[in-house]
Amino acid sequence: MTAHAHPELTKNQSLVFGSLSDAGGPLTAYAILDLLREDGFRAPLQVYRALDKLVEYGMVHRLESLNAFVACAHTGCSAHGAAAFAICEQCGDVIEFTPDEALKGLNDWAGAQDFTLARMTIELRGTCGACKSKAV
Amino acid sequence: MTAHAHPELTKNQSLVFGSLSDAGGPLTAYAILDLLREDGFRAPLQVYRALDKLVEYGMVHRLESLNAFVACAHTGCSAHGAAAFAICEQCGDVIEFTPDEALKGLNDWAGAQDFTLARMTIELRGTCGACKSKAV
DNA sequence: GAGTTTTATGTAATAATATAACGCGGTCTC
DNA sequence: GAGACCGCGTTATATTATTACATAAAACTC
Ligand SMILES: [Zn+2]
Ligand SMILES: [Zn+2]
Ligand SMILES: [Zn+2]
Ligand SMILES: [Zn+2]
Repeated sequence: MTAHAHPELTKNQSLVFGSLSDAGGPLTAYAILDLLREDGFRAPLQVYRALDKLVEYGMVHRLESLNAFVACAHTGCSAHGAAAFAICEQCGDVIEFTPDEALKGLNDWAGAQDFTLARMTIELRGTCGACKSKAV
Repeated sequence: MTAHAHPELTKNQSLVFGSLSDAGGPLTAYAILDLLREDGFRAPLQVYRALDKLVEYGMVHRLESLNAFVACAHTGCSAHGAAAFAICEQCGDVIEFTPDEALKGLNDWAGAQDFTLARMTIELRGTCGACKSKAV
């Protein structure tokens, strides 16, 4: 049993998670809504409610700097305490990683300040290696 | 001359920066607009355009997880390469700091991945020491 | 200094993102 | 079966941000 164990997904949660997994990258809530209209979705709230739960379960991450959501890159999910994301501004690719050294530094700072951490957002913006290669 | 030298502020930029400085904490663009209506502001774009410049000059930071803006805590500004923010979810206070160890870790990761960094977002959410003391 | 480009501005309209409020139906407990 | 809880559907609304177009001020060129 892990820290992020979660119950079976409901129908809507499965559909939303499926959209994100299939996309293989970030989607906005409204993009998900459009993808799921043929499955009966009609209103943003159906997407947001499912996303809330999926984020709670650790299966989906919210990218604050994009106002978008992405399926967790770790197969079983719940494998990591906190995740960081590198977002390529050329191709839109998102790489999820666990920045151990950074997390240690930030946790140390919080401890020294008597700041109790609930969650962290770490997002890098720039250009990925593949896009730099392609550039003339 | 620093990396973030900037020209004299225009009237609108000064008003927006003044609002943020006086507030001593984060404000949304629309909150700034309401504060500046008596100074003649009528439309969101007047705020957003000023904020764009102030962020470019390094005098204001955008808090992605709040969709809000805050005046840089460093008197002269431009003193830091990248900033991190600890946001207390109880009192709303924001503490800006420079997480050297975390920055080193993230820069190292980017170097190893051949990812060219343009900017970073580091935001901690939780409860500050003062609020924990107050709690019964 | 006239002509040109750049930058800042004003205003209206709209787009994109997110939540509030209400009611309904299922499931679980007692 | 009453009560609590959860997920769901729907409508309406709130919040955040940008597009489009016109005007004005400043900076730069010759
Ligand atoms: Zn993850
Ligand atoms: Zn790329
Ligand atoms: Zn700063
Ligand atoms: Zn606090």
